[in-house]
Amino acid sequence: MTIRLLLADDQALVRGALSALLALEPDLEVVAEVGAGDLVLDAVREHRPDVALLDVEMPGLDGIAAAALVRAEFPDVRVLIVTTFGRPGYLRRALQAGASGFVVKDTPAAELADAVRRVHAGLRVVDPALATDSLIAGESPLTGRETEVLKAAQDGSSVAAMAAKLFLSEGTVRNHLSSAIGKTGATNRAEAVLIAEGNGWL
Amino acid sequence: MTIRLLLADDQALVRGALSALLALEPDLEVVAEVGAGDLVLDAVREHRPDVALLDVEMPGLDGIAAAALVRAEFPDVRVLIVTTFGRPGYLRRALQAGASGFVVKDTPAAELADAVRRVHAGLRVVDPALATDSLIAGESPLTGRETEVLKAAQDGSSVAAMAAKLFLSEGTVRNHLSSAIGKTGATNRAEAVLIAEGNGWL
DNA sequence: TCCCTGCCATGACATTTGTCAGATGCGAGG
DNA sequence: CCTCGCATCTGACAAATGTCATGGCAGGGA
Repeated sequence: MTIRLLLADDQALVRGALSALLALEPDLEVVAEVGAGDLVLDAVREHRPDVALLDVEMPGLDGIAAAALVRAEFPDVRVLIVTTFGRPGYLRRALQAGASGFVVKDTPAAELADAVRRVHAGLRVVDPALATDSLIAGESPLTGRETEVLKAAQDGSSVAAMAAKLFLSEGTVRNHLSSAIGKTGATNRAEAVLIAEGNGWL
Repeated sequence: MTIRLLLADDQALVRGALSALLALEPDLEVVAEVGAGDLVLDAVREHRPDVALLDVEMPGLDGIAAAALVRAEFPDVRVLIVTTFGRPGYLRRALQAGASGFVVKDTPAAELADAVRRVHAGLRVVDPALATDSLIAGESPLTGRETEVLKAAQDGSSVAAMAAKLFLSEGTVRNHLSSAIGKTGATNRAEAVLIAEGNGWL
């Protein structure tokens, strides 16, 4: 019995290449390919795959959010998250969203098919090195507002701009920012953003 | 006659997948795969490919620098740059380094093989949309020092830290920074870094 | 109920950042 | 030779940023 696959990745070239790679395996069949997170759920409804391979970094809806939606509506569809960045927070959030596996893009190509089979068999597939990182980094220490403010700071906005966007006073924005800087161990806003990004807290 | 290919990409999964994709074409043969820019030249020496597919974002030596080395030693080896980011500066630098083609990773998978064939035939392959962007964005307006200072600012360093790293006075660093902010049309350091990155000027 | 935490806000303060004017030295090009 | 652009520095100033103390308000336990 062949395993039916859904592929989601925003980069068409990578998507097509992965499709070619997996098509080499006689027991795997790619039944759908999409290039945006918003399209994942519809594609699952239409093609009913056994396993969904979702990239985290996608326009619209990211792979983790898409995974949550898929699992909510189709609990029997397994989700395998594939991502460029092995960020601890990604792994944690992916598992919370109901993903069965988590693979970074620098694992050997030969292992991907196996990962798909294991996930399909009901096992969990997690990069061991990443799992320990995830334990060390832990959950995000940031409160909701701190996270929002840091996100708003990602594009280099001034305090005034962030305050306007979030409907907060400038003082409040500065307080959340200061608090986030303290929690991340950074010494300024830009560093705090980088650290939070690296841990997958944003 | 088959076209012999070298593949360079730091993400093993993508590398393997591209290999599988290209292996589907009867006239193409992947003769070498490497995962770092430093290894490209050695692999070319050993396997003498007709075309080298190089990713820009790689550890050690980036794809553009590797392209220049390859072209210097083997002028008959064609280089096709493949990259995630369609940054205008990348294209410009790639062509200056002697690359014959430039493909972003969200072009359809079916076109890659054609791009390889065109490059092998001595033609240039360039994404038209990107080419116009490249013309508009133009060369980097930043001087050498301004570029260095912006690079140093990428990690959120303070002026003092940058001054220490570059052996400059703090005032000088602030001046270069101010100048770079002006040239990029930004209003602060973080924004200037983002704009310069987006244009491939760093 | 009381207490704690998170969220919002204010005002004051020191530090950092961005800007500007002015000055020197160097190399390339007319 | 003179000029221009680049790099370097200094000093001064205004604006933005980060920190702190303090207070109010809401919701969720103990």
